[in-house]
Amino acid sequence: MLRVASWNVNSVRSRLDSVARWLEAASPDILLLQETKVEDGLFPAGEFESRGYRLELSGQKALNGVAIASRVPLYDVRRGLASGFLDDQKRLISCRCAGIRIVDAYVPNGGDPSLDRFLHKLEFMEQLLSDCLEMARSGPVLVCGDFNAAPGPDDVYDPEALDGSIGYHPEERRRLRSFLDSGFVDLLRRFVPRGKAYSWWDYRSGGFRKDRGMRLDHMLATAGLAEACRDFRIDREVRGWDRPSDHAPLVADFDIPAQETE
DNA sequence: ATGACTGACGATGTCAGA
Repeated sequence: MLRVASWNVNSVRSRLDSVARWLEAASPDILLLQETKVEDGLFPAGEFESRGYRLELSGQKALNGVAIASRVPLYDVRRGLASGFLDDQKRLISCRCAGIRIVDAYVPNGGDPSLDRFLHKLEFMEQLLSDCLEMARSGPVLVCGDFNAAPGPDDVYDPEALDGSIGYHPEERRRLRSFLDSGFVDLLRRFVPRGKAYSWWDYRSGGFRKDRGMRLDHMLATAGLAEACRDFRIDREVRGWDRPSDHAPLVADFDIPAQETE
């Protein structure tokens, strides 16, 4: 069994107690982090290494930053998009593990859909898909992370009111759907085909208390790998802990050996 | 409601997040 988790922690240093507590409770083999907000030299590595996790980092000061913590061997770590697009923003890291290519992505928020930043978001999503399809030519791929986009009406608290706003704009939904049209399976919807499901709740206005959320975080797997997925959950109770991230962790269990045999 | 809350930077405010 291989357990893979993904979590936008909104600053790994600010969230260190929660991350340590959650790691011990959930016990993932691999944890993909987004928005670590710290340069590599200042990453709190000891908290992970003391629990048996090795780290692969791609961080920067104050913004963005992704990391992979793993207690199983990783191979062939890559950083950034193949084209180098937005390379000054640390948003993408991937590795091979247990015979799978695992991708950890932090898609740009994009700001208001009227801004240039929004076009960069769409471009990032397109290039992410094309890189993932290239990876899928040589084996199973699991794309995880904060896509900053909700795919459908069951993935936001008020689809009519939010339509066209950041995270639920038709152009974002179209690019998210292109992953599914290309053969990637949305693991949450494999287990829960219908019904409201969220992974993010706004800090403001009691978003979590009122359960006004959006499903912005995803795990997308190539077909054979999705078939091997035995369980998937969004750990939403973590959003109710003290000083939480605004995102909850995702956890997927795969019926494949954690050690690569080749 | 161009609102709210949180974090980083590095300063007593501004930017970004989504």
